[in-house]
Parts: sequence; structure tokens; C-alpha cells
Amino acid sequence: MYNNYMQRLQKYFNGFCSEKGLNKSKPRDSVVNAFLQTEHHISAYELYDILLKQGNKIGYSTVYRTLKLLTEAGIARTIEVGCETHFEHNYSHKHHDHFICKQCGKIIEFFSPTIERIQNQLARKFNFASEDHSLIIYGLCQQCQKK
Amino acid sequence: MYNNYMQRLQKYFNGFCSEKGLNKSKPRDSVVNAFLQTEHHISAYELYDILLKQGNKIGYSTVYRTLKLLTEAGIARTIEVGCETHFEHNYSHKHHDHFICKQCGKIIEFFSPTIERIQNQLARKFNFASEDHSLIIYGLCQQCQKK
DNA sequence: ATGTTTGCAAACCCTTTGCAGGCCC
DNA sequence: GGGCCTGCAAAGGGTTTGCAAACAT
Repeated sequence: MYNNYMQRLQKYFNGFCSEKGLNKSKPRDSVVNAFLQTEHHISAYELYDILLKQGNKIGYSTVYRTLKLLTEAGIARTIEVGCETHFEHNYSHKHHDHFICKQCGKIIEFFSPTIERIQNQLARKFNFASEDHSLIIYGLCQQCQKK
Repeated sequence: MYNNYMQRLQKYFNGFCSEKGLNKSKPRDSVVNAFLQTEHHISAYELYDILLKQGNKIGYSTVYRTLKLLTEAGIARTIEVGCETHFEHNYSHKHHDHFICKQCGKIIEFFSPTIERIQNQLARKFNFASEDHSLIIYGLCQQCQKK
């Protein structure tokens, strides 16, 4: 089941790459694999770290460029967390928004249908063609409230 | 009326500075002045540019540091636009959110009471103590839709 | 052989800071 | 004169790119 997902996406990505006339390569494959195994967001550097710790010999640029490709392919999606770009799966994953704890930096995902609805209402009101949004609520997570 | 505002805030800021044991200075004053005359957000660099174009001899760090001071004093407030920090007045200005046009980069402000309400509902639901939020809706502004 | 991929190193953009000299009080 | 203020220049943190060598086909 889980592996089915991964295999399907890997295949899809390979198709995407060969359509673009890109060659196969082991480093790229390892990035794709590692990314598909992540949950939630991850920055390029975090993924790079994981790959290194798994014993891969890889450069940061490859991670960076592969994540970009994955995004182009529609497999990954980016979210901006402050100054950092994070990547997350773009499948089996509804759009959602985030709490960020000001104390410990933890990120909690949530989904609100109301917010989705409001985005369009507001856009109509201001003659703006909305495509997307990013809502981040800042505050303290449960643990940090106790401290 | 307009000048009243500025004078009051300048005075307030001077008080704030002298409490902190800071001296007066012409460069700082010119930053404060220029900032108080802006509308909407501005980045440190944009303000720096304006000051240069007005013929001021000033360094970027002064602008940067003064904006930081203004924020500490509660006169300015920051919003993060991608990787950039923008500053805006923190008075006579309700909290609001933003549309950003993907094409031309224009920023449009809006306020939605519903969003404000939802922030708290959601936070309660997830045991998160919300303090603040940032909602950015991306899309196309009216002009860019026509192109 | 040709063109793609890699990883290093360096460029970039914006933010932030160290520091020597100037200014205020 | 002592401490704050300034502006330069450089360091930081993250992203992005140029390039020569390695690789795939």
C-alpha cells in the first residue's frame, strides 16, 4: 500500500523526467526516495542532512535541484516558512494551513473549510483572482503554554 | 491634522529614545520622518532608497536600526513578505491581511472580521494559544487578469 | 561523442553585526 | 571625555548558478 504510492510516484516522476529529456541518475533517485518517505514539511537542507546521515554521497545542489523538479512535476509543493522554503507532498494531502509556535518553532497543520470558502469570497469582493493562500497562526503550542 | 499625528508620534518616539538613554541624531530623525510619511508597507531598502532620493546622506544600517527601534517602540509593526521584512504603521491601522499579485507583485490590503474570529476558534480547537496571524492570498490583481 | 548531471565554490539577496571614527551631551 | 551614533564593510543564513569533471545514452 505505502510502497504502492511510492512506486507510482516514482514512475510518474521518471516519466516526467524522460519527457523533459533528462537522464537517470542515482543521486537524483535517492533524493526522490528520501523525499517520498518524508511526512509534513521539510527544507532542502533538512532533506540533505537526512541523505547524508543515510550514508549517501550527495551534494546540496542536487537536493535543491531535485526538489525543484519534484515541484515542477507537481509531486511536491512548497510553503514558505519565514525565510525558508519547505517542501511537502502534494498528493493525498489536502491544502492546509499552519500554526507555528513562537517558542519552540513547532509547526502544526490544520484544515479549515471556512478559510477556504472565505478566500474566494474575499477575492471576489476585491476583484482579485485568487489561486492560493497561506495562513499562518502564530502563538504558543500546548507544551510551551505550560512553561 | 496629519501633522498632528506625526508630531505626536515623533514626540512619543523621542521620549522612548531618551528613556533608553539614546541620543538625538539627524539621520535617525530623517528615517523616522520618512517612515511616518509612508503609507502601507515598506522594506528597509525601499525606505533607504527614498531617503537617498530625497538627498539625505545616510547609511543603510541606520535605516535598518531605526526601523527596529520604531518597532520596539510600538510605532511600526513588521510583516514578512516572502524573505523580506516590511514595516508599516502600527497606529490608526487595524490588523489586516494581504493579497499579493503573482504577476506584478502588487500588495492589496484587506480586513476580514471573519478571519479574525476563525483564528481564535481554530486555536481553541487545537489547544494553541494564538497571538497573531498572517494570511496572504496569492493570485492575480485586476489589471493582471486582463493581460 | 554529445549532452545531461554532479558537487564544489562562489554569487546573490536580504539581514545583521563589528568596528573605527564622528557626534552628542 | 565617555558613550552613543553612523556608515562602511564584512559576516550570516538561505537560495541560486557557473563550471569543469563525471556520467548516461
